[in-house]
Amino acid sequence: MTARGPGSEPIPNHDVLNQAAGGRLLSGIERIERLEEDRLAVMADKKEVFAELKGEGFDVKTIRKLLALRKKDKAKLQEENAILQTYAIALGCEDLI
Amino acid sequence: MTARGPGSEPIPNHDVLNQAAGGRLLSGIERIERLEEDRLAVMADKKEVFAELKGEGFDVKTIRKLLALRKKDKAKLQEENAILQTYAIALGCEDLI
Amino acid sequence: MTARGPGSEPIPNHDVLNQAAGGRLLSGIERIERLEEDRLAVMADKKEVFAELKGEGFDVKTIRKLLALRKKDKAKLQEENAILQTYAIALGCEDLI
Amino acid sequence: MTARGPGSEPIPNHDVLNQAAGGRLLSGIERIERLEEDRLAVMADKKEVFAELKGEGFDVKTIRKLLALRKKDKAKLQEENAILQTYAIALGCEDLI
DNA sequence: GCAGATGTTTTGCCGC
DNA sequence: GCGGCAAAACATCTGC
Repeated sequence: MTARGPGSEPIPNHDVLNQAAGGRLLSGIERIERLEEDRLAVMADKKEVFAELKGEGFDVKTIRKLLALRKKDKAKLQEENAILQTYAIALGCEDLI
Repeated sequence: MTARGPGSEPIPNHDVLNQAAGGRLLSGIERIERLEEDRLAVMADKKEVFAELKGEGFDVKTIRKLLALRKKDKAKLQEENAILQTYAIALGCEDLI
Repeated sequence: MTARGPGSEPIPNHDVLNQAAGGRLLSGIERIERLEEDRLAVMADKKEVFAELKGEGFDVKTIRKLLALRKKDKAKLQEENAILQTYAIALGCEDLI
Repeated sequence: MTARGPGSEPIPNHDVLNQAAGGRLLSGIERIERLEEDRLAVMADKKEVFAELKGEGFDVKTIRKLLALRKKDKAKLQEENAILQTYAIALGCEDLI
């Protein structure tokens, strides 16, 4: 396909991208890659904090559990515990909870 | 492969494997691959049981929790809960547990 | 817990499980636990094969790489066959495969 | 910190956390939670860019493939550079890089 | 609305 | 014992 000229559709088709669309795509991809870098940096920071805490003698696995608990909505938490207890009772192992 | 002749070491070296060693290696690899197939089959069975239970209205996530509880040594379980409670109290969110 | 009487829902609810549901749950959980034992047994066998090979002087890490390669090749073949089948179905000659 | 008396360990134990340790734990957890918020914000931004591109007619799945390819290429380049650096250090001319 | 796919997080394992 | 690595669980998203 060659130049699309005026009046051609602005929507990218499946054959080839006009120059504007190509530039737009590249721009988007690069933005996403920058954001991905940011995300990795934040994750590295998190990891560092975990490593510090571990170095001070804290148990990382337990900290993860606490974070999950704090994140979760309290109502949902209660609901989940209720189901767990129901099942445990039905199995006769409610002493595990 | 240059013939190694009598007196050559029976232990595989890093250059080339004699025919016997090569056959032995292939045999071991194929045995492992068969065992891996078995493992996948068992996992498929497990998945099916989970799917059945889900289809009958049970909550799969809760069932997984129960399985973990039943598997874990009771002493270890208590230890973990103790640590979790210790941390939660230190954070002032012991109501989450 | 006994029967819940006529009109009670057959679907497990969040309060309490009737006897049938409890038994069903227990049965499912025990089936899963048996399958898990099978899986562990298979993994133990695999481990044993690895140990044997290691004892014969092979490098386990390299063997793992080989296994990964063979698996990837097989996956690629299967994918190609899947594509072939897709085309065959699209052409209405899937009986040729 | 409430004094625990002479001989008490400075390392957090499993019974109770002293005030300093508790504060340290809380501080760490809150830092992690802030970082997690950052991470979610970045992911929301990424999602928005994807949504924009999709709104302009691009195929998101294809874009993801492109991103994966570019990432792989970059990883390969980095690996090559790492090898180069290894050799350079081995040759004692790492200052040339 | 959910089955299926993908990606992320967590867990368990192996070698050091 | 721990740090990296593979497997599994989990959450998320998409297409039917």
